[in-house]
Amino acid sequence: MKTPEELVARFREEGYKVTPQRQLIFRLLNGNTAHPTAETLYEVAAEQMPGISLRTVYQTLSELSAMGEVQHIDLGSGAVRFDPNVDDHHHVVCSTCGVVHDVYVNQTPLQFEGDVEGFAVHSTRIVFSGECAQCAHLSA
Amino acid sequence: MKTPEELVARFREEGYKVTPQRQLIFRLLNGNTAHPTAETLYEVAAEQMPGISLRTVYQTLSELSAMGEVQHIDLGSGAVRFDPNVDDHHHVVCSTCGVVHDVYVNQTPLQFEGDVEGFAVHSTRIVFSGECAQCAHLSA
DNA sequence: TTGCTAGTTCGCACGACTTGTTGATTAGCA
DNA sequence: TGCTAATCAACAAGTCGTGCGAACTAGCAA
Ligand SMILES: [Mn+2]
Ligand SMILES: [Mn+2]
Ligand SMILES: [Zn+2]
Ligand SMILES: [Zn+2]
Repeated sequence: MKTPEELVARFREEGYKVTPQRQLIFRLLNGNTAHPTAETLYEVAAEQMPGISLRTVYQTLSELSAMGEVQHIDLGSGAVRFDPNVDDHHHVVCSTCGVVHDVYVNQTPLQFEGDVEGFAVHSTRIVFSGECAQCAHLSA
Repeated sequence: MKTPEELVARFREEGYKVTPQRQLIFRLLNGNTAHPTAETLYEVAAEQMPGISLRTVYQTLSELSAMGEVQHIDLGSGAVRFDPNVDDHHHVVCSTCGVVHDVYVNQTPLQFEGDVEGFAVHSTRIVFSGECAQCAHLSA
């Protein structure tokens, strides 16, 4: 994702108004590695801006997603998570606590075999599931 | 997944009753490579057994999943898909028509790097997205 | 064969998540 | 300053899946 300042410029260029709500969401996403849901982002936003609506958070995230500034990640466990890291990366997910971390896989593009003649791969998503160090500690 | 006959035996062994509904679902899943949703499986089931309920299809799929006889695959686009193929395999998905095919990746386990000290990987899921041969033909 | 009973089915309601709508109010920006 | 987009609140709707309770039935024992 671009920096909040760059996003402000981009939004203006594309005819979107730069509202305090949008700017707040830009800042909350900037450098955010928590892979938050719309709901959790809303909760943090509401602390700094009481009155901001969940609807607006969803709306702004959709806009950023459409612009390619954030990606949305569906891990199949409840709500979609949003990720300002749009580099080519993948995720590890702790099955116990749900924490999500970025990982980078370098033996790409992956080779595969199967009955898929002529299939053109555009993107590859890898999710590693398991147990994080903290949860391993607690259960020991 | 085991054969329908084997599943009948397993269900009896574990104290589950062998109902016509369950047997039908066993048969519909046997050798099924379509990666159906509960809904699509229900539609096919209802042709052969009018009156079967969607609730029962969900129920039986949950049981089979808990037994490890089917896996459920969340591609992040709508409903969960069910897969009687429980081998270690992955999937390609056509973004245009939604078709899902099995693929096998052999450079596993995958190496990755990131800030994930002590994370114990239990499973890896890979989804290749792109365009299938049929859809490429149609759009050409 | 009959009858019991625990397990099963079914239909409906509800829940979680996300988007749509409408109408009044606010506020960005040319 | 004025046009117009954006926000908000409130509510509805849509999708996917599950909780619940009444009615039913598979399996077993008498
Ligand atoms: Mn990420
Ligand atoms: Mn499969
Ligand atoms: Zn954990
Ligand atoms: Zn296709």
